[in-house]
Amino acid sequence: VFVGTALVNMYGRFGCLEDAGIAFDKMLDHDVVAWNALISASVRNKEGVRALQYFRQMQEEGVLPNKVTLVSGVNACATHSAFSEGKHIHAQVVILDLDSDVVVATALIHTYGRCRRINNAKSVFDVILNRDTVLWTAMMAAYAHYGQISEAFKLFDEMLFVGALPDKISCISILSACVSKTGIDDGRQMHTRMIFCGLDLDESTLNGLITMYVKCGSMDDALKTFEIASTRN
RNA sequence: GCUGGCCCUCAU
Repeated sequence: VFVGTALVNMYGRFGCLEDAGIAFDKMLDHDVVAWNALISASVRNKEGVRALQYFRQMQEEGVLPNKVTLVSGVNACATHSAFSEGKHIHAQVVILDLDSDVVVATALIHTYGRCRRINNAKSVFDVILNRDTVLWTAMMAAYAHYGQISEAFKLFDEMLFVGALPDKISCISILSACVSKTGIDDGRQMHTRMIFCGLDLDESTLNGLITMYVKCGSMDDALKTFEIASTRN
């Protein structure tokens, strides 16, 4: 069963969902981990609907979901913005007393964010006490994705205030939302913040900055950033 | 052996 599960997982990572299904079918027993591998393989290949079918089928066959199952189930909803399905799985999360788990919460925030249900995402966020960088980033990205830059900035500053460290992904998530035809203030503010928190300005972050400046119509800032990048190397 | 955040067939 371990080997079969590893196979399902591997095919899933290679993008061969059909082969993952075949490997799964060849297994004699399907425990919760085997199902989880099949479900997460489907999610990884953007087959959210199929993942949810497996999610339900597993439970119909009497296998109880665990934390990993629910995380994958929640993320399956994100692929096609299935809000009511997401809420339904959220209810299961509460029943299993997993609603204070930071990984589960991150998945919920991500999914609610993609469903444009920022308030639902924020409610999940507020309940979590031991917030890590990934959780903060998921919430900021949800705000940023729908243009609520000021909210994203508030969270970013609050994050620094409580001593959490934003990483590359945190910054790039917000940066990409700073693109606007009307101004580059947001982008410059984000640039300042990135320097302030000592983020390593590597290839991807510099690329994000330059892209943002170009899209905002400021070749000056883009070139300045590019020159700084050149002097470093 | 299976899980969470930007992007990666939904930035260009």
